[in-house]
Amino acid sequence: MKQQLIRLTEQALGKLVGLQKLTVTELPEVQLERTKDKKHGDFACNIAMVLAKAAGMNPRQIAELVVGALEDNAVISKVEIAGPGFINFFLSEAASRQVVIDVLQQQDQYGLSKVGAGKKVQVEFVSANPTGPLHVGHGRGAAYGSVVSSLLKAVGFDVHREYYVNDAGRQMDILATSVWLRYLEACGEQIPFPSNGYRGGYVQDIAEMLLQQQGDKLLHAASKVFSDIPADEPQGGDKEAHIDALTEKAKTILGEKHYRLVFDIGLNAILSDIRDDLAEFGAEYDQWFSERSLVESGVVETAIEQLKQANVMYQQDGAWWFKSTDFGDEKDRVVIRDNGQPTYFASDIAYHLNKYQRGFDRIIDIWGADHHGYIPRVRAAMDAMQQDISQLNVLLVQFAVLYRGSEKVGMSTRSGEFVTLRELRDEVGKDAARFFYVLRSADQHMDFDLELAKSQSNDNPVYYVQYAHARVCSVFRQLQERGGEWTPESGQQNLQLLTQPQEQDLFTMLSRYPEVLELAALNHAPHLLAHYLMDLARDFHTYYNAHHFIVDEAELSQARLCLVAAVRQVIANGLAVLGVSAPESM
RNA sequence: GCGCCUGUAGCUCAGUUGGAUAGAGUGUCAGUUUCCGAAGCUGAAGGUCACAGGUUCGAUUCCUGUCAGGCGCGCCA
Repeated sequence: MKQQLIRLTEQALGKLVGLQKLTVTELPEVQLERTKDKKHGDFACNIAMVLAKAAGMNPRQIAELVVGALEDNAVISKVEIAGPGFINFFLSEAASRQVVIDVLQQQDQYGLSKVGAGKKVQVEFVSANPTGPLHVGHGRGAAYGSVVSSLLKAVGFDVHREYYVNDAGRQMDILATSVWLRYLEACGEQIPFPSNGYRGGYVQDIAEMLLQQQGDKLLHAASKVFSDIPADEPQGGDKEAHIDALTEKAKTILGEKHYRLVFDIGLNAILSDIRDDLAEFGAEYDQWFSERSLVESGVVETAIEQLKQANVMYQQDGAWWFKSTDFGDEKDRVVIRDNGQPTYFASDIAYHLNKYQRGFDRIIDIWGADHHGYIPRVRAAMDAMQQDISQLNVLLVQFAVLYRGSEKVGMSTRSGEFVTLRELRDEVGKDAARFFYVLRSADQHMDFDLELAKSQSNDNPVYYVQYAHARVCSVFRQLQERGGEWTPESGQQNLQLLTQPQEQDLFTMLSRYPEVLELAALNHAPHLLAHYLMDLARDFHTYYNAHHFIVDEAELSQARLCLVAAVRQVIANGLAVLGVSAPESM
């Protein structure tokens, strides 16, 4: 509909330029927007004001010309010039009620578009280290990432969702060490548990599992393990040096094969927990990409070699540095440490290069806001390797600050004091949690009150939307109980009977859905869809309270049933994109 | 100190990429059910859009500065 009006306006402008009634060198893009106020019609166009300067005429004059040049058509019933020079379009009744027929015909396809057709886009999200269960902070990224993916899919993109598994690197070594130490404890050894180790109870569970599987095969005396280990922080030492030394000791005492055994049992236990957690939360993935596979297949090495050949690497203090300052970063970055170990950055360079090589038109990384300082160096590396960095899009999700009532809740994976995503789901349910997360724009700090989210109160807007859907279902159940029947064909032939203001409002609201979907997708802004659904639900509830749908006049009744069926369809479509269920009763 | 994000109703947040009289939920107050689900609906009150300049037909939106909050600034990930 919107596109149709834009085309009409463009035609009118073209005609005016052709007749030299309007003298401009270049025509700007015609912008049409929904009006806030019904008095201003359905759509407003500001083209006259935009052109005023270039054409050397006053806006209202231009508007007059444009309106005069509009071709006859069936969709516009009235055009007005208002304010400083707005052109206000009023849709014809036939055009505005057409949406009901469209929705009922297209069903779950209604609203989908093809703006992204033929383009491959990769979306990477969550990618939390498999060193512990997901917490509520990851939940926001999971909800956001999965909905952004669905939105892009809905507007035609070929979407590939991916989780980058950090199964290599120091943090994983620390996890493996923590598991082993807990295992030794379970075998009866007295262990001063390192302050920088992973202290969560799940580590003990994994250690227990290890003990059951392997017996005391991996048992070594604590005195042997802790000999020649530098002091931990509480004893006045350095906690990092302490844990690193313990890791080294674990590797030497256990040997590569047994160390890997400990490492893998931890990795697999936690990773499968994360997979289940995300699947139950409705965050689906097409691929789980292993960092270790990059390292072991030599891809990381190749990427670094490529940087060296591009002459953007240098050696200093025994380490290899990437000259990221040449590409806009604040300082140069270490890629290979003086001990020969590649940094996290090294595998990330390889991973991103790999993304490009897989031929995606757009690459979307969804990261927590605390990683924002990391963006310039990744872009720099891709730039240095002559990749098109405009294809790389990093979206930041701001932190959710947790509250319990009015009390702030601290979060740290290491200390083990955190609220897990699973706990949240158990208490609020998937639907409420997802909707709650996605209600705010991602770049907005979010106060997440656990008490509020956990309470099954009406404060949670998801119920409001779901209730609208259930209510329509209830109407059709009621119809059946009364022995009535819905005949869509007859209803669609009588839509002209829907003249109530609430009915007109719903026409407008329903026809906005495709626009909202596209806007939300292209702006990576799921909250626009969530807010739209609340607005649609509100308009429906208002209608419901003002009029009965099952009435004696058969034609009117059928027409109204068509309208509310269309409302139900659009709510279901929108909720499906958000990954929230649309219950038939609640 | 530098960089990124943010500042809108008592609280939590929207604001259609610069448009017309700045909106919703919640909370407060007042109404509403012989009638398809009251998890609903109707109305009232509530604002110096942090502050000061600038850009133009027009600024909550863009630019500059100030103030306030969050995050980042490792050979951690």
